Amino acid sequence: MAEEKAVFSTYLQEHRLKRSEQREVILDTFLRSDRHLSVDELLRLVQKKRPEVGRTTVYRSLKLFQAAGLAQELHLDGQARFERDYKRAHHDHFFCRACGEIFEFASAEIERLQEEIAAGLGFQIEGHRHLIHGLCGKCAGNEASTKGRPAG
Amino acid sequence: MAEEKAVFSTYLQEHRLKRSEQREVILDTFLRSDRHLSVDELLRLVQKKRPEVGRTTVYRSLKLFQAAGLAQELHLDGQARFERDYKRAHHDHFFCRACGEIFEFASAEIERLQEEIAAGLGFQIEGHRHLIHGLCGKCAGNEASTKGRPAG
DNA sequence: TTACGTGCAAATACTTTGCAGTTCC
DNA sequence: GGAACTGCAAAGTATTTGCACGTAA
Repeated sequence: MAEEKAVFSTYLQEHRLKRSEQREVILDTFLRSDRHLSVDELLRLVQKKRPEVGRTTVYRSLKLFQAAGLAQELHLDGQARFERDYKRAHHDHFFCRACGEIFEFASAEIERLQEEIAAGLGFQIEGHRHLIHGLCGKCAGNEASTKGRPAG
Repeated sequence: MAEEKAVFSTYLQEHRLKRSEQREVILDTFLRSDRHLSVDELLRLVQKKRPEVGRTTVYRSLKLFQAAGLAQELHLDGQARFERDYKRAHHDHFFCRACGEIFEFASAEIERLQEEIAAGLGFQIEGHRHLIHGLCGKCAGNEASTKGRPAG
């Protein structure tokens, strides 16, 4: 976390931008909560410490974090969500429609196949989003038992 | 196309819904244009034939087409886009950021790997969205030549 | 003839922008 | 001191909803 804060600090200096109490609280909150936060969720967490921080500032700060390579945006339920991105290996996401939980997965094989397909078509890949949705283990169990098929 | 119209007709009857001139024009336009249309694009095409059709009706009709299994929604550039879905094999999309063109691809291998990963985690897959973005062959060539490397 | 369909306008949800006042360098 | 930052409110975009009128069955 200290490293990420240093990266942000450097980013600000290099772009002649200024530090501010708000940016520090927002970054700290973002880094502490190791989750896939929506803007609203982040705002609420931030406001526990500094109720006067506005939603606008959270939006603007998240843009900066992305530009600095600290955050990455996901589009899940029509809403933007943000996750830490500094020195993190690429991964994709699994979204449980029942509990809303987001899980991460990675597959070198899938990445390789993608590259292969793209190459075959002459495409130049810049990135991708691979979202699987369905039920996580826990919720799949719950649904099954709800439907009269008791687990076990 | 006739088959899809029949499917829609049946869908309406089964749900005690009514046919209408608008629905017919919208469906016809949607089916004719074999592309990944945004609501606006579809609206514009429809209005060439029937200028009085409203955007709301297009939204509502697209919902129906989806429910009837005729259309599928994609989320690309923050906007919804719709493609034909009747008796079409599953596929994913490649989006060229330069020309905006959307290409389709499919890989049984990738699908299989997904299933494997999900099974390993106890997930139950209901669907997925796999979007690759970058430059298509044509645009990759153009960018290269723009950067002082004349296409040979 | 009645429940469904339509189009407008208003509402909603998420995000960005204009602006007047405040803070950092 | 001046450019950058902040938060509010207003505007912007994509989509949905309320409602009075129109229409298919």
